[in-house]
Amino acid sequence: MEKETKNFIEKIIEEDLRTGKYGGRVHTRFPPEPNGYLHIGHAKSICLNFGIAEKYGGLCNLRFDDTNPLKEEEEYVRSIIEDVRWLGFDWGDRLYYASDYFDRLYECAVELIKKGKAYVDDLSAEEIRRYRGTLTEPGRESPYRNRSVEENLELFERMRRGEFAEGEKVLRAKIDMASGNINMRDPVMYRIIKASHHRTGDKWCIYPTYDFTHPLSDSFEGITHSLCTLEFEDHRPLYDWFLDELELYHPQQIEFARLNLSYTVLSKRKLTRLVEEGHVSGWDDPRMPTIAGMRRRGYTPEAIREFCDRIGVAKANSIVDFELLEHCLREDLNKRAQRVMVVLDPVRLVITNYPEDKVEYLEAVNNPEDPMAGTRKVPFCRELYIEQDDFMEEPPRKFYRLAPGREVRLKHAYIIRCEDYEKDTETGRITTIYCTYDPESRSGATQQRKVKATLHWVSAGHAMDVEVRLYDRLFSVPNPDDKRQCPDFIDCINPESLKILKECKAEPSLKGASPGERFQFLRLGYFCVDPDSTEDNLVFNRTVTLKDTWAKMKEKFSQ
RNA sequence: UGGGGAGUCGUCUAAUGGCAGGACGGCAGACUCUGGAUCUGCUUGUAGGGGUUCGAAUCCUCUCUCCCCAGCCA
Repeated sequence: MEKETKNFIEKIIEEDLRTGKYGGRVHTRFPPEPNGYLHIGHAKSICLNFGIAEKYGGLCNLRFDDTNPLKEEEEYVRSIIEDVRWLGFDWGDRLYYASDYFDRLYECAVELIKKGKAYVDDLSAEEIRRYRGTLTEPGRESPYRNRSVEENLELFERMRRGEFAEGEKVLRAKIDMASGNINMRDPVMYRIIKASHHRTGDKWCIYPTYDFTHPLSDSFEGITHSLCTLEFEDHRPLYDWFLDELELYHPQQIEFARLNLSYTVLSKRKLTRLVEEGHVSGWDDPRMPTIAGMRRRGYTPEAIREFCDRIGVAKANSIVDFELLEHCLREDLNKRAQRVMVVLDPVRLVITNYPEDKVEYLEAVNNPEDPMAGTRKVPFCRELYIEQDDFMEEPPRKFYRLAPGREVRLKHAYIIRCEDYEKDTETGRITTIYCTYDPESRSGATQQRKVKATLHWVSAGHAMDVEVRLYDRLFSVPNPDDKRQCPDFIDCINPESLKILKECKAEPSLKGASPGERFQFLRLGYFCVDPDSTEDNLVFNRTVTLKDTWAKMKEKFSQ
């Protein structure tokens, strides 16, 4: 049993539980804006919020932060619900929308006006910006700042009724134009947007901003711990201010560092650009770090959750090695994926002493890690395919596979010996390898000789042609966000992030595999059936390679 | 030259006054009908300078570096 270590948020919660701060309740929420697809960074937040609720016997709400009709779409709501559910979390009947609170929010705004804590400003966006001051100089008060409560009430009501044009007026909180914290320099609470909203339609033409909406939504829902990312640290005084001024139930905002992953980007803006400029095939392109992309690639929810567990939660910015993600993936897939044999880059191999028309059905273990997975029969005959990579005319030291005069085992079958080979004189490519087999060496036979290597293979007469898409990391540098390395991150896209292989040779048991099914292609990696598959053209996505010490050695030799 | 945060092995993260630990990566070995899996071992770290203390990653102090904020985005 590993010693449990608590992150700083859990420590705060346990302290609150101990002191009875929220009456022993723990209630969190995951509050996405429906303006894009969820990615692995969101998964961290989802696992944190739902995980903490579960750990402390509390609840976690799913709430759409939909206060900006210009950017939000139903399509994103749909995908977010699907993705959170796929990750394995349940919000019961607590699916909420900030737009559900528009009426109450409006009432709260009116109350602040009545208290003299909010005012309607006629300054233009540009003027407001200039009045705001800079990071080092204080701002100036708007000439409209001291309107009477009555006038503010009337103007705000007229804003709601649509009597003003977009940008003509805003409602602002009256706080402190000289504050060192720019968020406190009379932040905008309501702006006029004459667009129809995906849920409220044309009921409203004024929409509350995030800063005003978020604390109140948390409060309305009885959230205890409102977990968000570091960039909102500066907003916490404002979060507190609204709740205090309105004398509402007051949740506690706690900030943590968002996830960064090496060799990828996780900003919505950049992901959107990848999709819109066609650098990837869509939000669910298997190279995308989106949940939808990872799902299509063959990731499991379990692997993603394990990853989120292991990266921890802290307040320091960091970039997690993608190797940790791959480790979690392999660890999970190793336990569950059925093994099959597929030859990606085939070369013909003839067993000269094997009868011309004989076929044997050899028993193959489906998953050595899982005895319950059973066995299957794999056809074996005189003519087979093996990988081009598994044969070398002049093998270097440490190459254990097939070469002239060498012996290897064919997995689940016999030991063979290479007697001869043919090659295309023009391309230098090996066309046929001739071997003899040892009939006494069949798998499972009692007396076994040892050979250095075991190869996967497919019977030529029974093989099924399939398409395989080999995916690699989307970017060729560890940190595509680094402007010094990538002035434009698009230029750091890995040109070899996708390689499509047609006419790969698969063992016949794969026939009828359906989209989403995951397999280990023996010695190669984990693959999953892509939805692009048709009856006669199965398409596999490479989820992740197996760890490959030989590939690593080759790389070192070549350096 | 305002305000808010953060600095611990290559990476992520524990240890809050008492032996700097774990995971990933890397390296070496064992085992293996997957060069997979598994197992074993090894390596490397408290940003810097002062101070308090028997004892400091932890407390005090000065310095350095990095991140966030000037949307009517979230």
